[in-house]
Amino acid sequence: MAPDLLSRLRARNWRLSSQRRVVAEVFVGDHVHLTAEGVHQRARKSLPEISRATVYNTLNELVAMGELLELDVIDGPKRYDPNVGDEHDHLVCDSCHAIRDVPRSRKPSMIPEGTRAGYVVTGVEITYRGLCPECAERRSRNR
Amino acid sequence: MAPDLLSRLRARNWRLSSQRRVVAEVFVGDHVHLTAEGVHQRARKSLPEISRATVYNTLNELVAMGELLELDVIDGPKRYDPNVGDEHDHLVCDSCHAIRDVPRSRKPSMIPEGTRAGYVVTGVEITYRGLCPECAERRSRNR
DNA sequence: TTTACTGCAAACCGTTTGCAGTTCC
DNA sequence: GGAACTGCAAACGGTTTGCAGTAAA
Repeated sequence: MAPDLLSRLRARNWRLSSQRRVVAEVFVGDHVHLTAEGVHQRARKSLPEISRATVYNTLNELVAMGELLELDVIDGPKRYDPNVGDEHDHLVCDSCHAIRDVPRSRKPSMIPEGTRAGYVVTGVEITYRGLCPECAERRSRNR
Repeated sequence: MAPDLLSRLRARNWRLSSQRRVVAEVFVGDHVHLTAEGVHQRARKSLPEISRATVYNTLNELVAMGELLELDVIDGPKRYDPNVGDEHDHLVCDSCHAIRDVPRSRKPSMIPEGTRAGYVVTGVEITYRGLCPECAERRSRNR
């Protein structure tokens, strides 16, 4: 198993302030998809004085370092995904906007040569849309 | 071939003001991916007094009617895609942010039953990331 | 004539920034 | 000691909204 976020950051000689540590800790061992605001709230529990600006700065750095993924799969604020280890896709509930990671089962089919328009393709993102069990259930009841 | 946007709107008895017509006309026969601001600029060429608010209102209605697709594949302002007829994916240049539609070659692979977490899956979005020919060329030159 | 759209400006939300002060190494 | 980080508050960009006026049907 890959070392956790904090050890990876230490290994990179990342200047480790209490604020940064607290932000990183929000993500350890957790596969949630928090907004910056959500991260701020959780971070405040351990460090009440941490400012919103610092949370944003830190999140942006972690993204730039490749330690967090920025998700823009639902509108509203961006979400941050700590699951950078294995390639995965996202399953989004159109009703309550819950997001789940789903492992990428097989290689996604490449674009046919002819329609590639000369682009060099380096990655693929796949988002499945639908209804989570709760919302699907609620819908069928209210019909 | 499917009737164009304007005829479809007429067929729906959409109350047709000059502003709305002008916004709709921006999209006819064109497969570009404009921002609201871009739509406003083009609309102004035919109707200089049209306001930003009206452009936003109109775009939102067209999206709600299913006559435009809202794209959030690059950060910054949303893009609007008039190509609602055929299922397609998007090819995005990571450098200049150009977007191209690509026809969906074959059915995307479904999520394996086991990892579906009880979701009812109703759609899939696929975004290919890479470099457009110009940016790829420029990069290899400046190396 | 009535209903619904438009324009303006102000408000809004999420995010970034400038700067003075503080902390880490 | 010095570079790098933090907090504040103000600014930002994109979008929405309330309301008085106007235009489509």
